[in-house]
Amino acid sequence: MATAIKSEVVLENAMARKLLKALSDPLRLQIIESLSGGERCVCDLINEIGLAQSKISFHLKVLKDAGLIADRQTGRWVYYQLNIDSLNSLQDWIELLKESSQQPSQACK
Amino acid sequence: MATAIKSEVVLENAMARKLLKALSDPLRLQIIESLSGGERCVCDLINEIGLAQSKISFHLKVLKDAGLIADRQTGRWVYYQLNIDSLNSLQDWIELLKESSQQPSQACK
DNA sequence: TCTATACATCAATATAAATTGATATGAGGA
DNA sequence: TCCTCATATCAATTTATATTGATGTATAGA
Repeated sequence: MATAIKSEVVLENAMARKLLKALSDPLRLQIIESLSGGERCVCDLINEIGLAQSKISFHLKVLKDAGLIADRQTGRWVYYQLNIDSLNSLQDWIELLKESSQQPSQACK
Repeated sequence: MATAIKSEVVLENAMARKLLKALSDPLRLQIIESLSGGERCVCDLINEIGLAQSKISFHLKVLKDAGLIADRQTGRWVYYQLNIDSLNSLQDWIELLKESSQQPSQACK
């Protein structure tokens, strides 16, 4: 039904908005790319990326709040990993865009 | 070969960076979503979104510079449409992330 | 050639987001 | 309990980005 589909699309968009915002920072992308090599603790990320701890921590929080990564604590260490579901959502959103953009163009007035 | 693959990945990342940055603004997303219904002239976008013309124009430029949309002038009107290739690139980038993130986690020290 | 329309651009300002350096929290080990 | 280490958080500042209102440019029609 039209309304159901519409509200689903709106939900997808809201999610895409959140994810894309979180992915819009170069340092956060570095973190994401680093985590794409597998789960890592914060200390490793700091060494790998070579930037201030508070900076990394700040951006990890942004990514976590957006649902792009998940954390897990073991003793003193906190491990982060990519949340594949969020990546799937983003792909789905792009797929929807592609599908609906095949419409014929409308002349302007 | 390893270096070849690596440099390809770096290129993909640079492109993803640009696209994601451009997609990080809610108004730009509205434009993208509107264009996903098919090609539109600026005047229609202005009516549809209901915001100042200079604002729309500014964001259209950002999207165009990122390669997400393409324009075409006909008389006094400028038509914009989604660039599907850029959407494909973004999907590919996400796909790569997903593939490489299946590695086992490494213990921290 | 004059006027209106569609769109782009610009300078000034406002808003939002990132960085910095310091401090806080909480887990383990001595 | 005290100390150290790993991480998070916070206030102040800096930097980046978006908005506003005005002006510029090009096209088309009278």
